[in-house]
Amino acid sequence: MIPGKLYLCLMTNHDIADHFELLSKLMDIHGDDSFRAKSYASAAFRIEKVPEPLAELNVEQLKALPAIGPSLAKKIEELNASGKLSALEDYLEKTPKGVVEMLNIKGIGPKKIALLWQDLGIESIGELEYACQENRLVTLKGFGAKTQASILASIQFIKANSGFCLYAEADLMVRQVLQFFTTNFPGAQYSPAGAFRMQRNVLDSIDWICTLNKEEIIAAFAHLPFELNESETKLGIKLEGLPPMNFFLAGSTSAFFIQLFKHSASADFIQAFETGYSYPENPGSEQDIFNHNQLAYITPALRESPAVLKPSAANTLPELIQPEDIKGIIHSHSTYSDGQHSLEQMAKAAKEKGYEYLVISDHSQAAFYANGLSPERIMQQHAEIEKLNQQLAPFKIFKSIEADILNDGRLDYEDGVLSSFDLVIASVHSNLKMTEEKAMQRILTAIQHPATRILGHPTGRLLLSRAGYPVDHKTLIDACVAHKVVIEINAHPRRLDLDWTWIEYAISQGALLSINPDAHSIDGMDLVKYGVLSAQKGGLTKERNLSSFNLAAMEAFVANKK
DNA sequence: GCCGTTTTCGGCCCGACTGTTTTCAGTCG
Repeated sequence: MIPGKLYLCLMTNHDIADHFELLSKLMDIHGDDSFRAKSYASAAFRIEKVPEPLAELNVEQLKALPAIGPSLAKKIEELNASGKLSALEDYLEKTPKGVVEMLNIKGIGPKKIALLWQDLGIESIGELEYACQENRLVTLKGFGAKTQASILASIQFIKANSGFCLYAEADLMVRQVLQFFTTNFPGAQYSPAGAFRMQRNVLDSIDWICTLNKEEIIAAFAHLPFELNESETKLGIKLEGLPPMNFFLAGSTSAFFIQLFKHSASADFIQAFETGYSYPENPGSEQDIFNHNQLAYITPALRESPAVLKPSAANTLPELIQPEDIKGIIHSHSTYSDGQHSLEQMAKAAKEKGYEYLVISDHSQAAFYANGLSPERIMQQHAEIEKLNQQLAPFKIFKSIEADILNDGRLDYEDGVLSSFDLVIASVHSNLKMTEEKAMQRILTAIQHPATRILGHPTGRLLLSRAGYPVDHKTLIDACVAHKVVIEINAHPRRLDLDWTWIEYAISQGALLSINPDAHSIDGMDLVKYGVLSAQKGGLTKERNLSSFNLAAMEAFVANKK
């Protein structure tokens, strides 16, 4: 059995909230009491904000929470005890799977899905796509040509991304499997390979190389429902909700390292390598393959383009940034806006984790959905920061804000308010549907604002979920360099924005980047790891990363207004 | 289903934007 089993662990608050959110939407699809549905939705919203795990609370404590009454408290208990919610199961029972899946389509919600299902008899995303192509949606009340086109575009996005998972999702599974192998097969050799080992942002398979036999591998998954896909050299295991895991079976140690090498690079890279270099007889490590060819070791993250072979041969590869090079948490939220933990909790946790400073950057006033800060509440927060800074010294909290970039490119406060911050992060959060011209004009205006020090998540993309607004990366990066604006590498595994493929260009133009977790909770700070892994692919070094600055350097950066 | 009293049932419900309408419902962050 896998220690810390993936599918039978206690429900997190997020899981619980997801169940109620889905229940609420299904009730709306079925046209049932909308106020009851609303109460499930609002409970889901509240549950997300509760810092302590609901699994540890009893019924009385649950009922004391806002939006949680006797009925919801009981349902939460049921979820914690059984992992299931019978009310939800009932709805799922009477709703076609494809109708539930339609909830993933951007631009339509429960009400429109209900119409599609009931009036047009559409019960799957495939049928819906066909109906759009046949121009059949425009006859429905509330639908028009634009809605139909946007549904079609969203379906195409979903289809292009189906079968992929985020790196962080794979990471959880990989760690559990590794732990199982370490405990049970200490003499064997095994390693993740492929897209995972190359630290790609999204993966369509999780590949392994191992000297284990098939039975030993299957033992790791014995307690889980999985589909098996066998061939002579490969064992495929498919778990629900994850892309297939492929275990490539290496017969010997030397075969293991050559296979590991071949499966941890792009096809282009391997082709170039095999053209110009060769494999040693019996490599005892992957390093031996490089040594044999007088090459410096190339970490798998960099084995995308064959071009990396050149600096490897010349021994001029960059010294890549490492997780421990992150000295401070930049870009974080507290309960002042939509964070889970208070300012004090966030600061103490950051200090405890060994960071030298915390840049707290709650949402600005336009982000009312996220409880954005009015100028009065900003003053309140600043007073609290000053008090905490005395208590926690030499640890330091920097006063910041994630200021919305408004529709016309202005920032979300008057200059007087903006000047009260140590630094301002400017981000786009609303009106994401823009032409490139509009998006660029908006962002360039914000970059030019004298208060803007960091450009947050430059494209607004959500991996596997929505494309970013269209930007001209070169122009955007050039403008950031010209106006001394730091470009964020948002470390959230669903963002990883700026994309790593643009890091090399940004560095070549003299840009400063910053790996920021966008932490909405204490645990959220740990997401910097994913930002580092992605940034390594772009060749980022700690010298070019703002969040690697120590406190003194960060203070100098803040004092030195642009 | 929750909440808060007009104490036992009636009201609940962020607000901008979009695409559909011709005054508004649905969706989203």
